Amino acid sequence: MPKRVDHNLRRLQIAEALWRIAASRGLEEVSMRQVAAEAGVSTRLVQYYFETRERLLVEALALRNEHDRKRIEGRLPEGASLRDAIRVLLLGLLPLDEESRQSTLIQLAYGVRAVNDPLLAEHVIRPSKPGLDELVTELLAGAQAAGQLHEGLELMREAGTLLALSNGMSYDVLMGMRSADDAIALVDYNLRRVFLSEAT
Amino acid sequence: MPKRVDHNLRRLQIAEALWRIAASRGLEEVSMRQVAAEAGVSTRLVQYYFETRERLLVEALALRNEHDRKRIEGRLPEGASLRDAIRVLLLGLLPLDEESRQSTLIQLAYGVRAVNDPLLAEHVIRPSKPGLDELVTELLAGAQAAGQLHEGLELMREAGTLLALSNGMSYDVLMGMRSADDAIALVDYNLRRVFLSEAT
DNA sequence: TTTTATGTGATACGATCGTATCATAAAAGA
DNA sequence: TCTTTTATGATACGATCGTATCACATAAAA
Repeated sequence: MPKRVDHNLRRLQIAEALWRIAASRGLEEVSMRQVAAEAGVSTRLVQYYFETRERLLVEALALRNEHDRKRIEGRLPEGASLRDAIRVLLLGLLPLDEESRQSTLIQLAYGVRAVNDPLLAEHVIRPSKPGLDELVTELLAGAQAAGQLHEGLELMREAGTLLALSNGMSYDVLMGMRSADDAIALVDYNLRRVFLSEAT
Repeated sequence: MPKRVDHNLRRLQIAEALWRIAASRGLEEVSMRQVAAEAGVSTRLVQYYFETRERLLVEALALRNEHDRKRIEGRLPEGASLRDAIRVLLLGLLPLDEESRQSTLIQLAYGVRAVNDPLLAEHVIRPSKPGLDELVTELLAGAQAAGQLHEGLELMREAGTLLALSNGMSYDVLMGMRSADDAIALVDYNLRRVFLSEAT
């Protein structure tokens, strides 16, 4: 048969164009034509690889979620302490560099839309909520068993607090209402509040 | 002269129509025609009271901010303790009923757009940041002076934590990832963490 | 080399958008 | 009563949108 092109690569190129537009101009500027122009291809090609605009939006998000998952997983150092693992995880939620800023922005833009769009909600909520709460709670339980925590803590609620704190600061950092250093300092303040000592 | 109509009332009616659309279908569905239809007036009328779509968006937000400010101010009971004042303030940030849910949704939708729209940013950031951090910090300082707090707290950081916590949970509650009761319980858990005893 | 499935371009259609224009209804001041 | 200013309706224009259609180039399979 014919030309033999890597479809997955082409789809990724187009999805990346969408990400750039969504992050820099907002989801409402994401049209078939704009995405095509940003990707440097014809509009027909975007139609070819993603039949409809709705599918384009959903599948570009799915690709971004996969992209983010790999990025965060790659961050966790091998022999990290429980405390450092939690810290890396929390800081991973903050828009501290250009790429994570883009991720936060995309996630937020889709999130707002998903509130009244059940189809999108499935793709937004599922990967973001997969059990971060449970994961952090388990990490805290491990630290508690090792005697690294202050006494009298309710681990599930501490986990919820830490995660909601990061999410809340994400928005502030994104809007320029809080500096990145400030956000990191506040994460560390709360880790100090939970863990017994700074040392590993 | 002629018909003599209350312009401010008309503008509010149209703005309210915009709020309903923005909260139920998203800001990208806010068009001059849709707002006019929702308000039950002609498109021309929307043009008459808000010259352009951009002005409509900005001024409807300003009206909503004013609306929210009154609502929150009306909530604080007269002889409330410092702890209750902070609690009311924090819970006021959460989408616990239909009206505050609408406010959160509107604020978030505008916020996302404001990230890449400096004109909007001025109207989104200014009223939301006016010094909530400072206000909560001062309330905490008052409580500390009255001997109501645990020792070793950094008040500014505790204030930042409490506010970011509420903001972070707002998103979760909005998306149905966390129940309202759960969010309230987490606020109270953190208040217990900071204040010495439950009693006033 | 011929065929044929795959990939790409050009273009067209109907809908909706923001905005502008023109006309008119209504009521306060003369 | 007549004029004049305010408020509202009807409608039109150009742009952009999502999507569909038609044509054609290309390279593997025959």
